[in-house]
Amino acid sequence: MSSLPAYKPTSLDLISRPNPVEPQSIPQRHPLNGTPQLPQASNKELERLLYNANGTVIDENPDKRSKRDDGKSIHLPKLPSRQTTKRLRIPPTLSGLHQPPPNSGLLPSISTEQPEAQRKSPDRIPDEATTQISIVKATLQPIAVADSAPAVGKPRKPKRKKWSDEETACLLKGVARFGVGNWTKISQHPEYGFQSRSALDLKDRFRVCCPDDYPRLKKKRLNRHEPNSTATRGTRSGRTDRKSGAELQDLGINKPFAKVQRRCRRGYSATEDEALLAGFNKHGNQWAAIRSDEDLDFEHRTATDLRDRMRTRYPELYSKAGLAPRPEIFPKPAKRGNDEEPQTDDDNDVYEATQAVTTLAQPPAPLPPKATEQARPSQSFLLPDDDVFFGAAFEDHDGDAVGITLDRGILDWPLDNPPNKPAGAIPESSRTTTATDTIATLHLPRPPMPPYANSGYSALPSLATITAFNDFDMAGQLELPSLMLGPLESDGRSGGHFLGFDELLS
DNA sequence: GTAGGGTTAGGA
DNA sequence: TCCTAACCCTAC
Repeated sequence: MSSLPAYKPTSLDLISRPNPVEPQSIPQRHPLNGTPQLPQASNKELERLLYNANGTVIDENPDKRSKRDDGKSIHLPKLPSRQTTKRLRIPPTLSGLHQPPPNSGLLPSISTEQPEAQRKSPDRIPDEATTQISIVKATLQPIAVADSAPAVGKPRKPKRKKWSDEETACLLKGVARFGVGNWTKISQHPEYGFQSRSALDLKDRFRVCCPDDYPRLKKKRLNRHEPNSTATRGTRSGRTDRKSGAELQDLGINKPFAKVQRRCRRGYSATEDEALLAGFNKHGNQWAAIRSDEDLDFEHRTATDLRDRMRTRYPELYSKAGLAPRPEIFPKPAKRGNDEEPQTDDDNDVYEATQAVTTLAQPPAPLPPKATEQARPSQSFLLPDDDVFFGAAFEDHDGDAVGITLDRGILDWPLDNPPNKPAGAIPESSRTTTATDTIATLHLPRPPMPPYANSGYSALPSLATITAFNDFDMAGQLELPSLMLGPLESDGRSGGHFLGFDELLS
């Protein structure tokens, strides 16, 4: 008998061998982190994972403060809201990485943007067959997906949707019923069916239709120095969507619209700002003390008003006192129309303060005595240890997923950048992977590194880390199908094995 | 009473 | 239609 060299099983063999304990009908677990593999799960099945036995949605973010649940209300799906979405969404960034095209140098960068057709009608759940097809397409044809995707780099703007007469009628009825200013309530009321209109949209539309019922709107001031200013141009071609009294009566609206109880908006004067600064220096974050300080004359403001003003006008001071800035300015949304538009002084204040608190490299400045005792630690300074935040950067201002562009150079990176770090500089746990910074070839924000991992800066993230992210939104993301090497079996399970990063790079 | 963050007003 | 700041609600 010929003596062949003894075959030494590799780690990949161990990963891909049949499990002697669990029958194959049981979904296989991820070899690295135990995440259940659901290659054939349809959207409906994945949806069920998000629901408990009572059919209620499992809270995705249990740590976030939620409104009081009195048990009497029904939780309806939240309607589109421009400013409030905070849910982490992990993009299928690495989909298709295992298939470097032979002519990759000629092809455009790989994009993970979903085809336009798939992104439309988000509320429509495709059937199982469609889902399967989508999964297979996403797995097998990543380049085709990239080709059909819109140009990346520019923020996607939702298309304008003209208000129909029916929508306007529903809006007016809603305002007549709930009052001017109850935009969220109206927009979420099932009777009116505002599927694709936010509360902001409703408000804007009402301002157009019934300007007389929006008395807070000030008359535009004429700018005498600019003859072409909008204030002097008049309305475009006389077009108006203004609703007359007769039209309102036709809708059954016979009385003036009620107003929501809300204080009048009142801007802050320079004097008030000075007093606020003085009060902040004196009392720290004791807003009630600032308000009741007779020298400062803040009788017409509430303590929260003062906190809000300090938070928006002097964010740097606010954060230096150990107080967390508002999260929605992280990162600062790009200016509409021109990302590089010069900023005003006020903008710079906010932006610089934002930069200051997001630099994360410096500890908070010394706090005022009272603030030191009272203030909670700033959330921003906790971010480095919270690597889940990595996901937030994949959302644009609308809370929509933003495509991540993979530079085609990622495929050449290992060749161009041989490992040159001494082995001693690489943590033991990272030596099984090539010590290259492939992630640096992605246009991704780098996830914060824990302080003890400074030498691991060049190490690749583990599969466990990536698939752990995937657990957040299993219904919307694929379970890294591209990291499976080998054909899909008839039942949808992969017959191959998981592709390691070393294989990926080689 | 304060913090966190959602909602709305008003200007652009 | 978008953006920002004032206003507001609610958990702690």
